[in-house]
Amino acid sequence: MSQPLNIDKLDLQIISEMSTDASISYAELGKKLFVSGGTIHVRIKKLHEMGVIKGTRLQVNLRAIGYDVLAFIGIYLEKSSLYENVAKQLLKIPQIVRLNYTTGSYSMFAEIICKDSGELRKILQDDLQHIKGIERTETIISLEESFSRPINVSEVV
Amino acid sequence: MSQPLNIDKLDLQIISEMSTDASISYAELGKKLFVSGGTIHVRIKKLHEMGVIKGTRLQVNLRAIGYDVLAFIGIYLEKSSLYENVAKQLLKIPQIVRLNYTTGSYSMFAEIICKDSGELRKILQDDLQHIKGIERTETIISLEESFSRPINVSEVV
DNA sequence: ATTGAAAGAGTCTCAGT
DNA sequence: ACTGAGACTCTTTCAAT
Repeated sequence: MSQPLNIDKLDLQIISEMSTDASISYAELGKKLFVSGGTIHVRIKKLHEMGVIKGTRLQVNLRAIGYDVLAFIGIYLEKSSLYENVAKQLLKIPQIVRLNYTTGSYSMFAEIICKDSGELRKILQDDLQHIKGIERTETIISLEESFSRPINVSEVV
Repeated sequence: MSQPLNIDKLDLQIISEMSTDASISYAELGKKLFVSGGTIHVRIKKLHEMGVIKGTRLQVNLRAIGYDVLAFIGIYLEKSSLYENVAKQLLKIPQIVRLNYTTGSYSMFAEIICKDSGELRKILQDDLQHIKGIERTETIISLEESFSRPINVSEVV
């Protein structure tokens, strides 16, 4: 596999380092990668402009702020062509944090974060049942997250 | 639902703002929330120490760095008690970026990011087949990510 | 494309409230 | 617990290479 864009080893090293900790300073990152802080700055600016880097997100302990339930919802559609409209409806439910159009066991696959199981049940029964195009859903509840990590990009070089 | 810890409205507002953009400055965030930058600083430090905030992660356009395939793998275990060992084995596969212990259609649920479908096939055939305790797997390939966003925390207040 | 230095902006601490 | 000010560090720009 070749990189489709002008991304070199240094870019990937920057992405790799910041994937696990985006708050590292340019100065420190430069020291780590044996270039100046100015170079790091230029590269990150370029990667932003190219759309390779989309931004930074806070990693939050969801349980600590009262969100106890993480679940996945496999969605079967009546017709694949209803995908766009169903996606639009699911976007309106703030607890649904991620949606993929999939092939395999399901037509669509969603991730949902709720305060408790009651909230999840309410969304499954009240909201999802009324979305035109959804045939049926299967709910997969996470009892424990074993791990969650960024892709290890270093080997690409 | 009550917050189990000492987290007030300001804390949640900070988390909410930084969930979508963790790179906002304390000064700007303070202006937005009508407190001083120093207060923002103290709060974020507290949230870190409490383990509410776990860190920041770069959001990367995976296709741009040569990762074309995102898939989910539903895993059926021979016995639930094999969970710990299977998790340990899956952790060794760098392309698997997330693993949950689940109830519902599967015993475990993984997320995997590969450079191409060949790499995915190789992992499914060579690596997963040889892990003791896995009965069978079901692969769900993402054709498109409709959306991915942080949980909307503001309403918790 | 990278560097080093200067200017500007932000962080972090702390005394005062 | 919050503020504002001072010391310090980091970002950002730019002339030179």
